[in-house]
Amino acid sequence: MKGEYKTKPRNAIIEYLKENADTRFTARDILNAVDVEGVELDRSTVYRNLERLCKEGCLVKYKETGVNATCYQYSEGHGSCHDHMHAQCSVCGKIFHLDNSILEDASAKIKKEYGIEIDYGKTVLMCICQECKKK
Amino acid sequence: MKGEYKTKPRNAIIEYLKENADTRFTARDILNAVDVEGVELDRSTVYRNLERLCKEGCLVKYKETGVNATCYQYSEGHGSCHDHMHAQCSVCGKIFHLDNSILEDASAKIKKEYGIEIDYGKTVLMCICQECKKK
DNA sequence: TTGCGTGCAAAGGTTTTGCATGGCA
DNA sequence: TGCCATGCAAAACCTTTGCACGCAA
Repeated sequence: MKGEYKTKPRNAIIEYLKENADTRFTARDILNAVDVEGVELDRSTVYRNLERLCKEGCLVKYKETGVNATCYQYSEGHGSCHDHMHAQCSVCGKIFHLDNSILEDASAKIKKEYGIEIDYGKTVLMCICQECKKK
Repeated sequence: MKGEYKTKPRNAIIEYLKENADTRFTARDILNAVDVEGVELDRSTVYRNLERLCKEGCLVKYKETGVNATCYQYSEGHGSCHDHMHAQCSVCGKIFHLDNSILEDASAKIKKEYGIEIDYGKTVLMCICQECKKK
C-alpha cells in the first residue's frame, strides 16, 4: 500500500489541520506555523503532503479571488464552515462571518430566476466596512 | 483624469476582449494572441491594462481551481457593469449576470446587522448551475 | 533490508515593481 | 510641453521536480 508512513513532518501537518479545522489556509500558513523540533518544514514536503491529503479526501483544495495562493480546508467531520459565509472589506481586507440565512430569500429568488444555486462556502461577498466608509 | 490615453497596446487588448467576450482567458492568452504590428506585447503592459479594466468595471477577475493563473472575463453588452453583479458556476465556470436588485433586501439586512455595504461590482457569487447540478 | 518520505537545490510559471523612454493629448 | 503608458529588467512569489539520504515498517 502507498502512503502509509507516519513521519514527524506529516504528523505535524495533520495536527495543524485539526487545530484549524474551520479555517482556510495556504501552504505558506503551514510553513510559517508548523515546525518539527524547532526546524521549519521544507516547502516540497508541505506541498506533497497537502496533495496526498487531497487525494485521500481529507482536504478540499480551491482557489480564491484575492488570494494569490491555493487555499485548502480540512474537511473531517464536515467542519463548521458550512453554516456561515464570508464577506470581506475590499479596502482594509477585514473578514466578516455572516449567517447563511441572511441570503436565504435572495438565494431562492436567484434560483427561480436564473436556475442557479448559491454555494455559500465558496462565495465571498465583497463589501466596504463602517470604518473604511467613514474615511 | 486618469487612464485616458488611447495607445496601440491598450486598443489591441480591448479588441481581443471584444472578440472573446464570452470566453475566459488569462494574461498568457493575451500575450500569445495579441501583438502590435507583429511585435508581442510586454507582460507588464498586459497586467497593468487588465488591472485597469477591472477597476473600470469592464472585466471580471477570478481564480479557478485547476488553472494556475488568474482568469478574466469581459462583460461588455451588459452595461457599464454598475447595474448588475456576477455569479459563476464553480464547476463549469460559466458566468451569470444578475440584476443588483436581487440582493437589495439581503443587502439592507446585512448593512443593518453587520454595518457593511455589499460592493456588487466586486462580488462574484459562487454557485452551481442547472447543467452541472444534473450530473 | 526495502522503498517511501524528506530535505535540498534548481527550475518553471505567474505576477509585480522600478526606471528610463516614448508617445498621447 | 507635461505626464501617462510602455517596455525592459529584475525581483518576488508560488509550485513542481530530480536526486540522494534517512527513516519507518
